[in-house]
Amino acid sequence: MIEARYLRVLRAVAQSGSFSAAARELGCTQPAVSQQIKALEQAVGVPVVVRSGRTTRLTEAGEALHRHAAGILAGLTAAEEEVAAMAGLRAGRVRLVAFPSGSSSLVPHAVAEVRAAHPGVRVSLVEAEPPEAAAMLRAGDVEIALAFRYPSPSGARLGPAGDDWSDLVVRSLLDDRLVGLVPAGHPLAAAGRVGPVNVAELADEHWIAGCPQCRSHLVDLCESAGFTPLIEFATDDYPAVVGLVAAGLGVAVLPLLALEAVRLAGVAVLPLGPEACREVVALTLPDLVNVPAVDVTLGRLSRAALRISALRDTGASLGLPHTGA
Amino acid sequence: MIEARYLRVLRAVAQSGSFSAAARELGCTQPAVSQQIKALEQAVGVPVVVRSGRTTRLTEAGEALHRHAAGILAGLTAAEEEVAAMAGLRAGRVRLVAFPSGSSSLVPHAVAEVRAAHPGVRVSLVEAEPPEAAAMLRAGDVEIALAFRYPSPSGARLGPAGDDWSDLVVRSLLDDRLVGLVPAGHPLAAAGRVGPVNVAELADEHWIAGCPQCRSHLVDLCESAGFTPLIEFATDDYPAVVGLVAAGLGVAVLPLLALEAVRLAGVAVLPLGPEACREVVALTLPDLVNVPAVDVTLGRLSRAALRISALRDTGASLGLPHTGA
DNA sequence: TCGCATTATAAGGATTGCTTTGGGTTTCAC
DNA sequence: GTGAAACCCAAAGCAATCCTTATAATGCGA
Repeated sequence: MIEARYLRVLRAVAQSGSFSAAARELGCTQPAVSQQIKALEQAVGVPVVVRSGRTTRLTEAGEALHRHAAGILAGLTAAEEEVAAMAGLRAGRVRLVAFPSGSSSLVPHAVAEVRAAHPGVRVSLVEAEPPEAAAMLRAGDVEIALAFRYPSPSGARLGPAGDDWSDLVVRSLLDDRLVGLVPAGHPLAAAGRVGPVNVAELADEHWIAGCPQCRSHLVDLCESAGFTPLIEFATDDYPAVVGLVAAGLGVAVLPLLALEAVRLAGVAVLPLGPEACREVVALTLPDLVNVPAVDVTLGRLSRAALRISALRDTGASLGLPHTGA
Repeated sequence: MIEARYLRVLRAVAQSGSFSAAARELGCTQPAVSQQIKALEQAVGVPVVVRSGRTTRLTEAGEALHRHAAGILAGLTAAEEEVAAMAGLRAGRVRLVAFPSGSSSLVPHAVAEVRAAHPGVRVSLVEAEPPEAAAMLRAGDVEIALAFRYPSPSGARLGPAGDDWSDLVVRSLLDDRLVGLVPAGHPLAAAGRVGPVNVAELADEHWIAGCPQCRSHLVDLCESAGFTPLIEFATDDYPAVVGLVAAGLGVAVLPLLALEAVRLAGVAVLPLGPEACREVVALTLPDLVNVPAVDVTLGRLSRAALRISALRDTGASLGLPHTGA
């Protein structure tokens, strides 16, 4: 079996015209070159060099190998270069899948930073709800999945709806507080009110729910508060939720992240207790954390999440009180 | 440094979809595949495979390497195949240089046999006198040189005219007897004469000499017999020598091999003593005897020489008595 | 939940590769 | 012709690599 090493040595010998010069060119000793040539000759079964006096030339077989070696070694260096570009973040591809409200705030900042720092790295994005996102990750369709999970009643933090993330790398990005949404002028939105609102105070309202996980968590939340919500609408289109609430058709509980890109007209935002939150995480496969492009993207996602958390903690976002988590 | 071995393993993994299957395909054990992949990943600095559950896929870097591997491995197998063809005598090139009288009888038989037995082997031929032929061999212009040498007075058998063949492989092909050439009707060509003629009997004749080496040897031969030949013509064109002798312009001493392709009209051939001979040899470089095409050509040259010797020993050639060497 | 399949890890053994050392040969210069 | 330099080979020692076997851990399907 011809090894690439043999061809490198052969090329050096052909170029330099002697074993010693080839050894200097390759940065090794002359016996090493001699042995490599001998190994190559044993591998192919015919002599490749012919020595006459002090001069060293290639045999016909050696010339044939040398001719092929040019393309083979060029292909090898091209392959090395291409992969080295990925290792050096001069190239690479990162495919993201994110839940819809994550794409509007968290992802854009992170992607923009990655693209600015490493223009050769291409980041693509599709949207999917957490269960499907994890499936895409496991299927190899994406490298990073942005998902979220609500704290389960038992306290264990698995993925949503029975999805087990124990085979994934789970990187916690931020705790996304939930807020209540009521029509402007609603009694609970009175000016003098301070402190979080208890969900039980909305027990008699009509409800507008979001995506399936959110709806499921809403039910859990309300039942913990002692009632079952009367859900009349369900849509994962957050501007639509805001519109429905503003129209007085019901109340809603939405994560803050979902509201960042929505114009809040005709609604009042009610702070809820600290137990009303969801955890936003980035998921990836264990092997992929060693891929530089994936690693740097995860890092930028963390930074973007920290930025959002910091904004909230200083009250700059939506004028809400500190979460105090 | 990426080795070809890594790419073979990577390709097997990509094709089979698992390490174990790749190991079976490659004829080795699964840990070997695992280690090779790890070595490859360490060489390029990026993961090349990503394992999710039971399935194994390639990363972007792995795909890039796999893409390059196709061409690289194809080039390697093409190189192996081309050299294997030379090793298997399905291809190859042998360049011969021969002295003129060797080309007319010895070489054609041998070349024809080589071509018949191994149609893929190309044998080419140029003509040159021994000193130049050896120089061409050392310069790498030919693989085999056909030359001859006369026994030196001291008994050492070096190359002609001070040329040292100790760095070459000298393969003795045949002992080429020398014969005297006199005009038809010359007294020494009388019918009753038996046994070899002594050169001294031609001391008073005018001489026609051949190539420089032959001329030099002729002088040695005559001086050993006690006289200095009066050389009036010198040409390495053997038909011309015969013509000059037939015209009565002198006598000559020529090797038998040189006469095989010459029509002997108007001349008489005189047998000389056994000391009047030259050795026809095939020369090559030590490294080249391991080249199959060169080796088989040398073998056929030996066989052709044996055939010529056998013809002479049975008296089938020129009607001369046995050499009894 | 059990059983089969796959992978990772560790250790042993063998092979390979590289270097150093020494010797023979060729070539060039004085 | 002789000395010096360059080149190559051969052998020995050492280190690294590779492959194997054996074992443990994990994942998947019945």
